[in-house]
Amino acid sequence: MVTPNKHLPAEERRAVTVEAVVELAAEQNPSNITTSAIAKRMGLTQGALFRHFPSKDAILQAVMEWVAERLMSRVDKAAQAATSPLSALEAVFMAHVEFVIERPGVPRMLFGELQRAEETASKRMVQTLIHRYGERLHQLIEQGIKDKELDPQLDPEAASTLFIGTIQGLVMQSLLAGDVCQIRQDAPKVFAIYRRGIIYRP
Amino acid sequence: MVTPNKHLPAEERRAVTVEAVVELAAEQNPSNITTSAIAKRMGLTQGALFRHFPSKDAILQAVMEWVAERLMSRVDKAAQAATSPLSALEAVFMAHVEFVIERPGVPRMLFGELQRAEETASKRMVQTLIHRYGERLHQLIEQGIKDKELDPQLDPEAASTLFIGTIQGLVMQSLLAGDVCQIRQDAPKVFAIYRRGIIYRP
DNA sequence: AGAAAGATAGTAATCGATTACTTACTTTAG
DNA sequence: CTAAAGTAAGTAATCGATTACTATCTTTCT
Repeated sequence: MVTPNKHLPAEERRAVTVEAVVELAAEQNPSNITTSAIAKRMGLTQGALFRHFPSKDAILQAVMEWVAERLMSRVDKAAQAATSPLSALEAVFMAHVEFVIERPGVPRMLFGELQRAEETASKRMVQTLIHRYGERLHQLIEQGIKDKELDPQLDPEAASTLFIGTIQGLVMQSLLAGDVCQIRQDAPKVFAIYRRGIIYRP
Repeated sequence: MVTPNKHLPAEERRAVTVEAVVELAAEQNPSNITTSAIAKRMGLTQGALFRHFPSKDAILQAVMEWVAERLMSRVDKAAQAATSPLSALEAVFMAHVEFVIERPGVPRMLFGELQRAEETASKRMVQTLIHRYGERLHQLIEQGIKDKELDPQLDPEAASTLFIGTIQGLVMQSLLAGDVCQIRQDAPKVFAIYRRGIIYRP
Protein backbone atom coordinates (compact mmCIF):
# COMPACT_ATOMS: atom_id res chain seq x y z
CA MET A 1 0.00 0.00 0.00
CA VAL A 2 0.95 3.61 -0.41
CA THR A 3 2.28 5.69 2.48
CA PRO A 4 -0.60 7.49 4.19
CA ASN A 5 1.47 10.55 5.17
CA LYS A 6 -0.01 13.96 4.66
CA HIS A 7 1.77 17.06 3.43
CA LEU A 8 4.39 15.37 1.33
CA PRO A 9 6.81 17.43 -0.76
CA ALA A 10 5.59 17.77 -4.32
CA GLU A 11 8.06 15.39 -5.87
CA GLU A 12 7.29 12.65 -3.38
CA ARG A 13 3.59 13.18 -3.85
CA ARG A 14 3.95 12.67 -7.58
CA ALA A 15 5.84 9.45 -6.98
CA VAL A 16 3.14 8.23 -4.61
CA THR A 17 0.53 9.09 -7.24
CA VAL A 18 2.29 6.96 -9.83
CA GLU A 19 2.45 4.06 -7.40
CA ALA A 20 -1.26 4.38 -6.69
CA VAL A 21 -2.15 4.28 -10.38
CA VAL A 22 -0.02 1.19 -10.96
CA GLU A 23 -1.68 -0.51 -8.01
CA LEU A 24 -5.17 0.33 -9.26
CA ALA A 25 -4.36 -0.90 -12.75
CA ALA A 26 -3.74 -4.35 -11.28
CA GLU A 27 -7.27 -4.47 -9.89
CA GLN A 28 -9.44 -2.95 -12.59
CA ASN A 29 -9.56 -1.91 -16.24
CA PRO A 30 -6.86 0.77 -16.49
CA SER A 31 -8.95 2.96 -18.76
CA ASN A 32 -11.66 3.15 -16.12
CA ILE A 33 -9.36 4.44 -13.37
CA THR A 34 -10.77 7.75 -12.18
CA THR A 35 -8.96 10.59 -10.49
CA SER A 36 -11.25 10.08 -7.51
CA ALA A 37 -10.12 6.46 -7.23
CA ILE A 38 -6.48 7.51 -7.40
CA ALA A 39 -6.94 10.12 -4.69
CA LYS A 40 -8.88 7.72 -2.47
CA ARG A 41 -6.09 5.14 -2.77
CA MET A 42 -3.61 7.78 -1.62
CA GLY A 43 -5.79 9.02 1.23
CA LEU A 44 -6.20 12.38 -0.45
CA THR A 45 -9.03 14.40 -1.89
CA GLN A 46 -9.53 14.36 -5.63
CA GLY A 47 -8.84 18.04 -6.14
CA ALA A 48 -5.46 17.78 -4.44
CA LEU A 49 -4.14 15.74 -7.36
CA PHE A 50 -4.44 18.75 -9.61
CA ARG A 51 -1.99 20.63 -7.42
CA HIS A 52 0.71 18.30 -8.72
CA PHE A 53 -0.50 17.40 -12.21
CA PRO A 54 -2.09 19.74 -14.76
CA SER A 55 -4.39 17.03 -16.08
CA LYS A 56 -5.26 13.36 -15.81
CA ASP A 57 -3.27 12.59 -18.92
CA ALA A 58 -0.22 14.14 -17.28
CA ILE A 59 -0.64 11.60 -14.50
CA LEU A 60 -0.76 8.75 -17.00
CA GLN A 61 2.25 10.18 -18.75
CA ALA A 62 4.20 10.21 -15.50
CA VAL A 63 3.19 6.60 -14.93
CA MET A 64 4.44 5.62 -18.38
CA GLU A 65 7.76 7.41 -17.79
CA TRP A 66 8.10 5.48 -14.56
CA VAL A 67 7.31 2.20 -16.32
CA ALA A 68 9.72 2.87 -19.17
CA GLU A 69 12.58 3.67 -16.81
CA ARG A 70 12.07 0.74 -14.47
CA LEU A 71 11.36 -1.87 -17.10
CA MET A 72 14.20 -0.92 -19.45
CA SER A 73 16.65 -0.59 -16.57
CA ARG A 74 15.90 -4.11 -15.34
CA VAL A 75 15.89 -5.53 -18.83
CA ASP A 76 19.25 -3.94 -19.63
CA LYS A 77 20.76 -5.14 -16.40
CA ALA A 78 19.57 -8.69 -17.07
CA ALA A 79 20.93 -8.65 -20.61
CA GLN A 80 24.33 -7.31 -19.56
CA ALA A 81 24.77 -9.95 -16.89
CA ALA A 82 24.29 -12.73 -19.40
CA THR A 83 27.16 -14.46 -21.15
CA SER A 84 25.55 -15.13 -24.54
CA PRO A 85 22.71 -13.75 -26.68
CA LEU A 86 20.44 -16.70 -25.97
CA SER A 87 21.03 -16.60 -22.23
CA ALA A 88 20.50 -12.85 -22.44
CA LEU A 89 17.11 -13.41 -24.08
CA GLU A 90 16.19 -15.80 -21.33
CA ALA A 91 17.37 -13.40 -18.65
CA VAL A 92 15.41 -10.55 -20.23
CA PHE A 93 12.35 -12.76 -20.41
CA MET A 94 12.56 -13.72 -16.75
CA ALA A 95 13.30 -10.16 -15.68
CA HIS A 96 10.29 -8.95 -17.62
CA VAL A 97 8.10 -11.68 -16.13
CA GLU A 98 9.30 -10.88 -12.63
CA PHE A 99 8.50 -7.22 -13.22
CA VAL A 100 5.01 -8.15 -14.40
CA ILE A 101 4.41 -10.30 -11.32
CA GLU A 102 5.46 -7.45 -9.05
CA ARG A 103 3.33 -4.92 -10.98
CA PRO A 104 0.52 -6.78 -12.73
CA GLY A 105 -1.10 -3.50 -13.71
CA VAL A 106 1.74 -2.51 -15.99
CA PRO A 107 1.15 -4.78 -19.01
CA ARG A 108 -2.54 -4.02 -18.81
CA MET A 109 -1.88 -0.28 -18.90
CA LEU A 110 0.49 -0.65 -21.85
CA PHE A 111 -2.05 -2.61 -23.86
CA GLY A 112 -4.79 -0.20 -22.83
CA GLU A 113 -2.81 2.83 -23.93
CA LEU A 114 -2.14 1.27 -27.33
CA GLN A 115 -5.87 0.83 -27.81
CA ARG A 116 -6.72 4.49 -27.33
CA ALA A 117 -7.95 6.26 -30.43
CA GLU A 118 -6.56 9.68 -29.49
CA GLU A 119 -2.85 10.40 -29.92
CA THR A 120 -2.03 11.29 -26.33
CA ALA A 121 1.41 11.90 -24.90
CA SER A 122 1.15 8.76 -22.78
CA LYS A 123 0.26 6.65 -25.80
CA ARG A 124 3.25 7.93 -27.73
CA MET A 125 5.44 7.14 -24.75
CA VAL A 126 4.24 3.55 -24.77
CA GLN A 127 4.91 3.29 -28.49
CA THR A 128 8.50 4.44 -28.10
CA LEU A 129 8.99 2.17 -25.09
CA ILE A 130 7.92 -0.92 -27.01
CA HIS A 131 9.94 0.23 -30.01
CA ARG A 132 13.07 0.52 -27.88
CA TYR A 133 12.33 -2.84 -26.30
CA GLY A 134 11.93 -4.42 -29.72
CA GLU A 135 15.25 -2.98 -30.85
CA ARG A 136 17.03 -4.55 -27.88
CA LEU A 137 15.50 -7.90 -28.75
CA HIS A 138 16.55 -7.41 -32.37
CA GLN A 139 20.16 -6.81 -31.38
CA LEU A 140 20.25 -9.89 -29.20
CA ILE A 141 18.62 -12.08 -31.82
CA GLU A 142 20.88 -10.96 -34.65
CA GLN A 143 23.95 -11.38 -32.47
CA GLY A 144 22.70 -14.84 -31.59
CA ILE A 145 22.43 -15.73 -35.25
CA LYS A 146 25.94 -14.44 -35.91
CA ASP A 147 27.27 -16.49 -33.02
CA LYS A 148 25.60 -19.60 -34.46
CA GLU A 149 23.57 -19.84 -31.30
CA LEU A 150 20.24 -19.15 -33.02
CA ASP A 151 18.71 -20.55 -36.20
CA PRO A 152 20.31 -18.78 -39.19
CA GLN A 153 16.96 -18.79 -41.00
CA LEU A 154 15.28 -17.08 -38.07
CA ASP A 155 13.27 -13.93 -38.86
CA PRO A 156 14.36 -11.44 -36.16
CA GLU A 157 11.17 -9.41 -36.61
CA ALA A 158 8.94 -12.44 -36.07
CA ALA A 159 11.06 -13.70 -33.20
CA SER A 160 10.77 -10.32 -31.53
CA THR A 161 7.00 -10.23 -31.99
CA LEU A 162 6.69 -13.73 -30.59
CA PHE A 163 8.85 -12.82 -27.60
CA ILE A 164 6.51 -10.01 -26.60
CA GLY A 165 3.43 -12.06 -27.46
CA THR A 166 4.65 -14.82 -25.20
CA ILE A 167 4.56 -12.51 -22.22
CA GLN A 168 1.21 -11.13 -23.34
CA GLY A 169 -0.13 -14.67 -23.42
CA LEU A 170 1.04 -15.27 -19.87
CA VAL A 171 -0.69 -12.08 -18.76
CA MET A 172 -3.91 -13.23 -20.43
CA GLN A 173 -3.71 -16.57 -18.63
CA SER A 174 -3.23 -14.82 -15.32
CA LEU A 175 -6.32 -12.72 -16.02
CA LEU A 176 -8.26 -15.90 -16.69
CA ALA A 177 -7.00 -17.67 -13.60
CA GLY A 178 -7.30 -14.55 -11.48
CA ASP A 179 -3.90 -15.41 -10.05
CA VAL A 180 -0.78 -13.52 -11.02
CA CYS A 181 1.72 -15.82 -9.37
CA GLN A 182 0.80 -18.62 -11.74
CA ILE A 183 2.92 -16.78 -14.28
CA ARG A 184 6.08 -17.63 -12.40
CA GLN A 185 5.48 -21.35 -12.82
CA ASP A 186 4.33 -21.15 -16.42
CA ALA A 187 6.96 -18.73 -17.71
CA PRO A 188 9.88 -21.21 -17.86
CA LYS A 189 7.74 -23.83 -19.60
CA VAL A 190 6.54 -21.36 -22.19
CA PHE A 191 10.01 -19.95 -22.74
CA ALA A 192 11.34 -23.48 -23.23
CA ILE A 193 9.10 -23.85 -26.28
CA TYR A 194 10.13 -20.44 -27.58
CA ARG A 195 13.78 -21.31 -27.04
CA ARG A 196 13.33 -24.52 -28.94
CA GLY A 197 11.81 -22.54 -31.79
CA ILE A 198 14.72 -20.15 -32.23
CA ILE A 199 17.76 -22.17 -31.23
CA TYR A 200 20.45 -23.27 -33.68
CA ARG A 201 20.37 -26.91 -34.69
CA PRO A 202 23.42 -28.14 -36.60
CA MET B 1 -20.90 -0.30 -42.74
CA VAL B 2 -24.21 -1.17 -41.19
CA THR B 3 -27.47 -1.04 -43.11
CA PRO B 4 -29.13 2.36 -42.66
CA ASN B 5 -32.71 0.97 -42.83
CA LYS B 6 -35.27 2.09 -40.34
CA HIS B 7 -37.88 -0.07 -38.67
CA LEU B 8 -36.06 -3.35 -38.72
CA PRO B 9 -37.55 -6.40 -37.02
CA ALA B 10 -36.25 -6.85 -33.52
CA GLU B 11 -33.96 -9.78 -34.25
CA GLU B 12 -32.34 -8.03 -37.18
CA ARG B 13 -31.89 -4.88 -35.17
CA ARG B 14 -30.09 -6.80 -32.48
CA ALA B 15 -27.80 -8.31 -35.10
CA VAL B 16 -27.05 -4.89 -36.53
CA THR B 17 -26.29 -3.63 -33.03
CA VAL B 18 -23.73 -6.37 -32.52
CA GLU B 19 -22.09 -5.52 -35.83
CA ALA B 20 -21.90 -1.87 -34.86
CA VAL B 21 -20.21 -2.66 -31.56
CA VAL B 22 -17.63 -4.90 -33.24
CA GLU B 23 -16.91 -2.15 -35.76
CA LEU B 24 -16.47 0.47 -33.05
CA ALA B 25 -14.18 -1.80 -31.04
CA ALA B 26 -11.77 -1.79 -33.96
CA GLU B 27 -11.48 1.99 -33.82
CA GLN B 28 -11.36 2.82 -30.12
CA ASN B 29 -10.88 1.37 -26.66
CA PRO B 30 -13.75 -1.10 -26.30
CA SER B 31 -14.41 -0.14 -22.71
CA ASN B 32 -15.06 3.44 -23.77
CA ILE B 33 -17.76 2.58 -26.32
CA THR B 34 -20.91 4.42 -25.30
CA THR B 35 -24.49 3.55 -26.09
CA SER B 36 -24.71 6.89 -27.89
CA ALA B 37 -21.79 5.93 -30.12
CA ILE B 38 -23.39 2.59 -30.93
CA ALA B 39 -26.70 4.24 -31.81
CA LYS B 40 -25.00 6.89 -33.92
CA ARG B 41 -23.14 4.22 -35.88
CA MET B 42 -26.46 2.52 -36.62
CA GLY B 43 -28.25 5.74 -37.54
CA LEU B 44 -30.53 5.44 -34.54
CA THR B 45 -31.25 7.34 -31.39
CA GLN B 46 -29.63 6.21 -28.20
CA GLY B 47 -32.89 5.41 -26.44
CA ALA B 48 -33.99 3.06 -29.22
CA LEU B 49 -31.26 0.62 -28.21
CA PHE B 50 -33.04 -0.04 -24.95
CA ARG B 51 -36.11 -1.28 -26.83
CA HIS B 52 -34.04 -4.28 -27.83
CA PHE B 53 -31.64 -4.72 -24.92
CA PRO B 54 -32.44 -4.33 -21.23
CA SER B 55 -29.02 -2.86 -20.46
CA LYS B 56 -25.66 -2.00 -21.94
CA ASP B 57 -24.17 -5.15 -20.52
CA ALA B 58 -26.82 -7.18 -22.35
CA ILE B 59 -25.51 -5.64 -25.58
CA LEU B 60 -21.95 -6.66 -24.73
CA GLN B 61 -23.21 -10.10 -23.79
CA ALA B 62 -24.87 -10.46 -27.19
CA VAL B 63 -21.63 -9.40 -28.85
CA MET B 64 -19.69 -12.03 -26.94
CA GLU B 65 -22.20 -14.73 -27.88
CA TRP B 66 -21.79 -13.69 -31.50
CA VAL B 67 -18.00 -13.81 -31.21
CA ALA B 68 -17.99 -17.20 -29.48
CA GLU B 69 -20.21 -18.74 -32.15
CA ARG B 70 -18.37 -17.34 -35.15
CA LEU B 71 -14.85 -17.90 -33.86
CA MET B 72 -15.39 -21.44 -32.61
CA SER B 73 -17.28 -22.40 -35.75
CA ARG B 74 -14.45 -21.28 -37.99
CA VAL B 75 -11.82 -22.82 -35.76
CA ASP B 76 -13.64 -26.14 -35.68
CA LYS B 77 -14.10 -26.15 -39.44
CA ALA B 78 -10.41 -25.44 -39.96
CA ALA B 79 -9.37 -28.19 -37.57
CA GLN B 80 -11.67 -30.80 -39.13
CA ALA B 81 -10.41 -30.08 -42.63
CA ALA B 82 -6.83 -30.80 -41.59
CA THR B 83 -5.22 -34.20 -41.98
CA SER B 84 -2.97 -34.22 -38.90
CA PRO B 85 -2.83 -32.54 -35.48
CA LEU B 86 0.04 -30.27 -36.49
CA SER B 87 -1.61 -29.17 -39.72
CA ALA B 88 -4.81 -28.69 -37.73
CA LEU B 89 -2.98 -26.38 -35.34
CA GLU B 90 -1.66 -24.40 -38.28
CA ALA B 91 -5.11 -24.26 -39.88
CA VAL B 92 -6.66 -23.09 -36.61
CA PHE B 93 -3.96 -20.46 -36.25
CA MET B 94 -4.55 -19.09 -39.73
CA ALA B 95 -8.33 -19.21 -39.36
CA HIS B 96 -8.05 -17.31 -36.11
CA VAL B 97 -5.71 -14.77 -37.66
CA GLU B 98 -8.02 -14.31 -40.64
CA PHE B 99 -10.92 -13.76 -38.26
CA VAL B 100 -8.93 -11.14 -36.37
CA ILE B 101 -8.05 -9.33 -39.59
CA GLU B 102 -11.69 -9.21 -40.61
CA ARG B 103 -12.80 -8.07 -37.14
CA PRO B 104 -9.88 -6.33 -35.45
CA GLY B 105 -12.12 -5.22 -32.63
CA VAL B 106 -12.74 -8.74 -31.41
CA PRO B 107 -9.44 -9.57 -29.68
CA ARG B 108 -9.44 -6.12 -28.14
CA MET B 109 -12.90 -6.68 -26.68
CA LEU B 110 -11.92 -10.09 -25.34
CA PHE B 111 -8.87 -8.72 -23.57
CA GLY B 112 -10.86 -5.74 -22.32
CA GLU B 113 -13.59 -7.94 -20.88
CA LEU B 114 -11.02 -10.04 -19.02
CA GLN B 115 -9.67 -6.90 -17.40
CA ARG B 116 -12.98 -5.85 -15.90
CA ALA B 117 -13.13 -6.05 -12.11
CA GLU B 118 -16.86 -6.82 -11.93
CA GLU B 119 -18.09 -10.34 -12.66
CA THR B 120 -20.45 -9.50 -15.51
CA ALA B 121 -22.24 -11.97 -17.74
CA SER B 122 -20.19 -10.91 -20.72
CA LYS B 123 -16.94 -11.45 -18.83
CA ARG B 124 -17.97 -14.94 -17.84
CA MET B 125 -18.84 -15.65 -21.44
CA VAL B 126 -15.35 -14.66 -22.53
CA GLN B 127 -13.84 -16.87 -19.86
CA THR B 128 -15.78 -19.91 -21.04
CA LEU B 129 -14.95 -19.09 -24.67
CA ILE B 130 -11.22 -19.05 -24.04
CA HIS B 131 -11.54 -22.12 -21.85
CA ARG B 132 -13.27 -24.03 -24.67
CA TYR B 133 -10.68 -22.75 -27.12
CA GLY B 134 -7.87 -23.91 -24.87
CA GLU B 135 -9.42 -27.37 -24.58
CA ARG B 136 -9.49 -27.71 -28.35
CA LEU B 137 -5.83 -26.80 -28.51
CA HIS B 138 -5.12 -29.29 -25.74
CA GLN B 139 -6.77 -32.11 -27.67
CA LEU B 140 -4.85 -31.32 -30.82
CA ILE B 141 -1.54 -31.04 -29.00
CA GLU B 142 -1.94 -34.26 -27.06
CA GLN B 143 -3.03 -36.11 -30.17
CA GLY B 144 0.00 -34.68 -31.95
CA ILE B 145 2.28 -36.03 -29.21
CA LYS B 146 0.65 -39.47 -29.46
CA ASP B 147 1.10 -39.45 -33.22
CA LYS B 148 4.80 -38.65 -32.76
CA GLU B 149 4.24 -35.44 -34.65
CA LEU B 150 4.95 -33.18 -31.68
CA ASP B 151 7.73 -33.21 -29.11
CA PRO B 152 6.95 -35.89 -26.50
CA GLN B 153 8.34 -33.66 -23.74
CA LEU B 154 6.03 -30.82 -24.76
CA ASP B 155 3.90 -29.29 -22.00
CA PRO B 156 0.41 -29.03 -23.54
CA GLU B 157 -0.59 -26.31 -21.10
CA ALA B 158 2.38 -24.13 -21.99
CA ALA B 159 2.00 -24.83 -25.69
CA SER B 160 -1.63 -23.76 -25.51
CA THR B 161 -0.77 -20.58 -23.64
CA LEU B 162 1.93 -19.77 -26.17
CA PHE B 163 -0.47 -20.39 -29.05
CA ILE B 164 -2.92 -17.80 -27.77
CA GLY B 165 -0.13 -15.43 -26.78
CA THR B 166 1.29 -15.61 -30.26
CA ILE B 167 -1.93 -14.20 -31.69
CA GLN B 168 -2.06 -11.64 -28.91
CA GLY B 169 1.44 -10.54 -29.86
CA LEU B 170 0.40 -10.08 -33.46
CA VAL B 171 -2.53 -7.96 -32.34
CA MET B 172 -0.21 -5.82 -30.25
CA GLN B 173 2.09 -5.31 -33.23
CA SER B 174 -0.87 -4.26 -35.38
CA LEU B 175 -1.84 -1.74 -32.72
CA LEU B 176 1.68 -0.36 -32.80
CA ALA B 177 1.83 -0.19 -36.58
CA GLY B 178 -1.73 1.07 -36.84
CA ASP B 179 -2.19 -1.40 -39.67
CA VAL B 180 -4.18 -4.59 -39.25
CA CYS B 181 -3.24 -6.19 -42.55
CA GLN B 182 0.37 -6.45 -41.47
CA ILE B 183 -0.75 -9.40 -39.39
CA ARG B 184 -1.36 -11.48 -42.50
CA GLN B 185 2.29 -11.21 -43.54
CA ASP B 186 3.72 -11.71 -40.07
CA ALA B 187 1.49 -14.58 -38.98
CA PRO B 188 3.19 -17.33 -41.05
CA LYS B 189 6.65 -16.22 -39.95
CA VAL B 190 5.66 -16.20 -36.30
CA PHE B 191 3.89 -19.53 -36.55
CA ALA B 192 6.96 -21.03 -38.19
CA ILE B 193 8.92 -20.33 -35.01
CA TYR B 194 6.14 -21.72 -32.85
CA ARG B 195 5.96 -24.82 -35.07
CA ARG B 196 9.69 -25.32 -34.70
CA GLY B 197 9.27 -25.12 -30.95
CA ILE B 198 6.69 -27.88 -30.66
CA ILE B 199 7.50 -30.25 -33.52
CA TYR B 200 8.87 -33.75 -33.00
CA ARG B 201 12.56 -34.22 -33.75
CA PRO B 202 13.78 -37.83 -33.87
C1' DA C 1 -61.40 -5.72 -49.59
C1' DG C 2 -60.68 -2.21 -46.25
C1' DA C 3 -60.86 0.28 -42.09
C1' DA C 4 -60.25 -0.20 -37.09
C1' DA C 5 -57.23 -1.97 -33.41
C1' DG C 6 -53.27 -3.60 -31.47
C1' DA C 7 -48.36 -4.50 -31.53
C1' DT C 8 -43.83 -3.16 -32.65
C1' DA C 9 -40.10 0.21 -33.45
C1' DG C 10 -38.15 4.80 -33.10
C1' DT C 11 -37.86 9.78 -31.29
C1' DA C 12 -36.83 13.52 -28.23
C1' DA C 13 -36.42 15.14 -23.81
C1' DT C 14 -34.89 14.28 -19.42
C1' DC C 15 -33.29 11.89 -15.24
C1' DG C 16 -29.67 11.02 -11.53
C1' DA C 17 -24.96 9.62 -11.27
C1' DT C 18 -20.30 10.24 -12.47
C1' DT C 19 -16.54 12.29 -14.94
C1' DA C 20 -12.32 15.63 -15.20
C1' DC C 21 -11.34 19.86 -13.60
C1' DT C 22 -11.71 24.60 -10.87
C1' DT C 23 -12.13 27.80 -7.19
C1' DA C 24 -12.14 29.68 -2.46
C1' DC C 25 -10.72 28.69 1.83
C1' DT C 26 -7.81 26.25 5.61
C1' DT C 27 -3.89 23.86 7.49
C1' DT C 28 0.88 22.78 7.88
C1' DA C 29 5.97 23.06 7.69
C1' DG C 30 10.19 25.57 7.44
C1' DC D 1 5.12 34.80 8.40
C1' DT D 2 4.68 32.82 4.15
C1' DA D 3 4.53 29.67 0.65
C1' DA D 4 3.32 25.12 -0.24
C1' DA D 5 -0.16 21.41 0.43
C1' DG D 6 -4.73 19.86 1.31
C1' DT D 7 -9.89 20.46 1.84
C1' DA D 8 -14.58 21.26 0.48
C1' DA D 9 -17.71 22.63 -2.59
C1' DG D 10 -18.48 23.74 -6.63
C1' DT D 11 -18.48 23.57 -12.41
C1' DA D 12 -19.96 21.78 -17.21
C1' DA D 13 -20.01 17.68 -19.80
C1' DT D 14 -21.19 13.04 -20.44
C1' DC D 15 -22.70 8.59 -19.02
C1' DG D 16 -26.58 4.79 -18.91
C1' DA D 17 -31.29 4.57 -18.48
C1' DT D 18 -36.35 6.11 -18.46
C1' DT D 19 -40.09 8.63 -19.89
C1' DA D 20 -44.15 10.13 -22.87
C1' DC D 21 -45.12 10.29 -27.38
C1' DT D 22 -45.20 9.24 -32.62
C1' DA D 23 -44.65 6.35 -36.74
C1' DT D 24 -45.06 2.05 -39.02
C1' DC D 25 -46.47 -2.57 -39.71
C1' DT D 26 -49.71 -6.57 -38.89
C1' DT D 27 -53.85 -8.68 -37.62
C1' DT D 28 -58.73 -8.92 -37.25
C1' DC D 29 -63.53 -8.15 -38.12
C1' DT D 30 -67.32 -7.04 -41.04
